[in-house]
Amino acid sequence: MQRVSDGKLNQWKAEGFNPANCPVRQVLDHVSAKWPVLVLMELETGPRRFNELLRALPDISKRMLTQSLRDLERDGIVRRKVFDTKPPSVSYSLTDLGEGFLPHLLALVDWAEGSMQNILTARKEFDLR
Amino acid sequence: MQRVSDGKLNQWKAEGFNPANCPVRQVLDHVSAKWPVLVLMELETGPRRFNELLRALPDISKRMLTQSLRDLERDGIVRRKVFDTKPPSVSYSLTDLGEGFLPHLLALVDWAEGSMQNILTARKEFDLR
DNA sequence: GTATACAGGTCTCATTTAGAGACCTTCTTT
DNA sequence: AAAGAAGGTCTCTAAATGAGACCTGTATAC
Repeated sequence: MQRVSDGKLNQWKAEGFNPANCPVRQVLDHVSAKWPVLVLMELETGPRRFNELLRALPDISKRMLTQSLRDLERDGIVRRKVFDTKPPSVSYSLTDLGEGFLPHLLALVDWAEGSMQNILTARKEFDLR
Repeated sequence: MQRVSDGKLNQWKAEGFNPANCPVRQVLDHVSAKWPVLVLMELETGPRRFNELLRALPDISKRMLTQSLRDLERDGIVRRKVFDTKPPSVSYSLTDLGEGFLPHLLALVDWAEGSMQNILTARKEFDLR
């Protein structure tokens, strides 16, 4: 039996879990950081080439795009496919795992969008104190 | 009328939106970064004092805890309450806004937990290539 | 009374990470 | 022959993070 109101963190701890090297944290870091979020949202509607992503995300650098894509690829969330056109072109798309994740991400984004007014109000109050 | 399969990012762009200074992004940065996630998970089960949080999150520094709490407070997600005991003690808890957010966060964490096996497998494959 | 402890921070400095942008390679078009 | 495109990598600088010393005010211990 398990108490229901313990909170996830406490459950983990009860199982001898150490937040310091938590694998879930690593995944969330990859998936919820600034750039990966935007990359995933762009891939929502279908495969994209490297330079398409660059153009779609105007303020990302090649370096960070490469790194975000590599992390997502390594975690099995994004698939990288090379076509030997000349010059070779590369296509990135969501895997099944990635497709399964997207709804959660979009739910978060929707929440943020819907709460924006409250948040902006809260910030104003906080700042003039 | 709005096409449904456009993707959120494209919808935003159609509305003249510029990802560069997107307010949603800022909120997500505060809410989904490494430490804030853990702070929020700890607050899931009720108010906590500053030093309680420090002890609960063994590898966080005071500096980062303070900063995470300030950001969350400023965004109206966490409430800070000072009691004038001596020495004064400070209690942090979720606001209604924060309570509304938590389910989404936990959904993400559950997904990560449930997908961990797939992810670890994907990583292994990636690494030996 | 002096010394030590605790609450909740801030400040400084060393280390990591991110960002800007030059450069690379292979083929194609002009 | 020169320039351009694709998909990156490399270098250098700037910003964020982490470790930990220090601060302020009361309380308790010696």
